[in-house]
Amino acid sequence: MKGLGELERTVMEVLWDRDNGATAREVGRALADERDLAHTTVMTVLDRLAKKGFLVREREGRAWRYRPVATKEAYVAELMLGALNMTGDRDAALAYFARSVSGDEADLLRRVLDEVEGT
Amino acid sequence: MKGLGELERTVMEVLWDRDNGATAREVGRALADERDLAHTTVMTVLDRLAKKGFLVREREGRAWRYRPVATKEAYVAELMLGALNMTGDRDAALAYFARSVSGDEADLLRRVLDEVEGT
DNA sequence: TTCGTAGTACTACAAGACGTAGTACTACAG
DNA sequence: CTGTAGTACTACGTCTTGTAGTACTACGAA
Repeated sequence: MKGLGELERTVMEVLWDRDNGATAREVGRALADERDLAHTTVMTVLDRLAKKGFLVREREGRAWRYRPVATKEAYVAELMLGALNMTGDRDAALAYFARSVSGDEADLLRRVLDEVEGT
Repeated sequence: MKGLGELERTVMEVLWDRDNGATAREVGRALADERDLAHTTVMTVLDRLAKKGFLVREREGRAWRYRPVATKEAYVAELMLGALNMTGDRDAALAYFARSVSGDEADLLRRVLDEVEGT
């Protein structure tokens, strides 16, 4: 999918950090330390994120509660797959990537790959 | 790094497909079939790409010859790593990613990872 | 020497994405 | 009735990207 802007990502982080999504107000509160945003700004971002399909919202009293459609991991993985799809030669890129990760991460990859071997 | 635009990527593809880079004219020729671009448009894109660090250029007569700084695989891999860096929990994302690739690609990954095991 | 041609540098502009926010209106609690 | 919280809608500036024009230079051919 598409990459998000700075603020958009920041907002997504807040949502990903919670189990039950959040309302605009809650997101605003959560960001109050780092950024001084107007309430409407938060709402706008939330709204755009929902329109882009990253969030779903459901009524909660008069307010909307937004929650991520996908987990952060899924999102990141999808970005990675997107990059991979950009090339004609997925294998070459994948091989290059595999050689680029740290040793620990290579270990992790091996473990996970072994885990799903039979799938 | 940063993601490229549609045309920018198209131009990069042309460059990546050649061993010796290309001049603006050559890129224009190569794209003539698919796109009808003014020569200056090609030049502008090439220039921007160079300023962004994706290309280096060297004189060739009065013209410039542009060539990619990195291979396509390296670029794609870097995009993937960029996505990965975006998250606090690289491992989780990586694991998710590993589970997302096709079986064949998982095989490829295992092979490559084994290859570099002792590194 | 003077053109035509290829090439350059510089400038420009429109569209879309994002960050940012104001305004006007509604619903509910005292 | 009047805060207060919340919504929908609109707006604007900036940056990026696609696209290209203009003006100027260098060089080969007539």
